[in-house]
Amino acid sequence: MSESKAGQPDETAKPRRRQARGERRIQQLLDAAASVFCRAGYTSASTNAIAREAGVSPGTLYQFFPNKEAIAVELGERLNRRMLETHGVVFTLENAALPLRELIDAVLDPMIEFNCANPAFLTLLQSSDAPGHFLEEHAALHDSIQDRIGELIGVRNPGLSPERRTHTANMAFALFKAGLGLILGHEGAEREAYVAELKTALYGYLAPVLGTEGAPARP
Amino acid sequence: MSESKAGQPDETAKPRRRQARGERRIQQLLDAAASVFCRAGYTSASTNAIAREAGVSPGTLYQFFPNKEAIAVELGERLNRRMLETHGVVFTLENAALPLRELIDAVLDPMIEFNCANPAFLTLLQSSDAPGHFLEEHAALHDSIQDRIGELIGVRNPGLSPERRTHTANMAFALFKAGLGLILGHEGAEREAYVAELKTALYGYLAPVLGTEGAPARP
DNA sequence: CAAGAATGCGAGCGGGCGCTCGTGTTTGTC
DNA sequence: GACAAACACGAGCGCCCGCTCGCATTCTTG
Repeated sequence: MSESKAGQPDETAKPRRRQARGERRIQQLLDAAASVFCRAGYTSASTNAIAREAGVSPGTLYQFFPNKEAIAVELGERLNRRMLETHGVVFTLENAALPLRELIDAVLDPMIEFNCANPAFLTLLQSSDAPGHFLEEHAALHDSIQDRIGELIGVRNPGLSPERRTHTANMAFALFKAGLGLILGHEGAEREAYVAELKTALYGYLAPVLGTEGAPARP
Repeated sequence: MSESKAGQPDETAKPRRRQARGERRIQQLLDAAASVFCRAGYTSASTNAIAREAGVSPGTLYQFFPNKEAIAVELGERLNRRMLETHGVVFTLENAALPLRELIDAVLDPMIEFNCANPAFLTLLQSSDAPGHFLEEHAALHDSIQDRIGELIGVRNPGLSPERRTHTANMAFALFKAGLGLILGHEGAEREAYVAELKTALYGYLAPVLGTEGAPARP
């Protein structure tokens, strides 16, 4: 059943065989899109500007994406996937047993690093202006992260009611995004200072709910 | 030697005499703008839509505002002024002497109430996409609030270095905006829950810096 | 090689945007 | 009432947007 040739995800009827050149173009276009979205926001970013930044013509852009929205969706999905692939391990359950301060370090440091390297991610997460359909994909992306946080909270404090857990996860994520905005808005020592402030804030918020100690598991 | 006629490039000259009807129209237009900005964000909001929502023609809108940007600026200024007039008292120094929990209640409750009644304010505060000039006015609005917070923090803990104070004020304000977004995104009991979560978060963040007690002098 | 698919181009389309302008109506002042 | 200023209208201008299309070029395959 499995094709011995290149993996063929037989989804809908889409007999489009991409060449290596095409994949490269897609990556160029997404990189350019990240840059332009970051600079102007989703609505103000123009597809012509994205194509220009990628060094291709508008027509070429539309060879690979059906419309502007699809660019943002694909960019968001790729960034999300890459973040989980690279740093998804921080959400594993063993981390839940760490003392709270170490848990926050373990989760935040990779996330902050990733977002500093990919500032477009936060831009997409915060883009409130958007055509309706993008908002749905956007919400899905949002929830996929929120679920990870809620899961971690649930393991850490199983006694929490589902509502409280949702509220806590939502608020923690919102606080994180807020701090991330400050962090990305500064550089060098200032940035480090805001990283420390954000950790302090999250510690202060989560300590009463999750406890400061780690799980009784001993090495 | 006053000018008899002929308005020249005199900056301070304001030869426009508004009638009561005009002031009413301006208010209608700003109300409509608040609604549209809130629904679509600054960039996606169209001046034609604002005029339509206000029940006037596009030409009438431009009788009172030179361009779209001026609408947002004026709206922001009016909201900011109104907030300070109505609730500015919460930043007075006597409040700084309250126990931290009461201080947070005293500051946050009126702010939350105001922002629930005027959700456009947060929209403007968060509007990242915008033409350059608007961003300057926007930053001024931002700073005017931030200064108030920094002042309060400074009175509460005079020993704080100016840098720390700035960082703390910035972070506290960012956390507040983040929580406010969640609050405005929910209603009824959910909203109340997020209000409580936000207060918890701010308390947890500020307690180590400002102390939980009311007495300002503390070894 | 030939042939077809994938890729690439860029002028230009339809449309909605911010905004204008000629004209008509209401209001304040004498 | 006479007159000017303020107010109101709405068709429409110029611009730029997202996006298309016809055609040229490059790759893959046999």
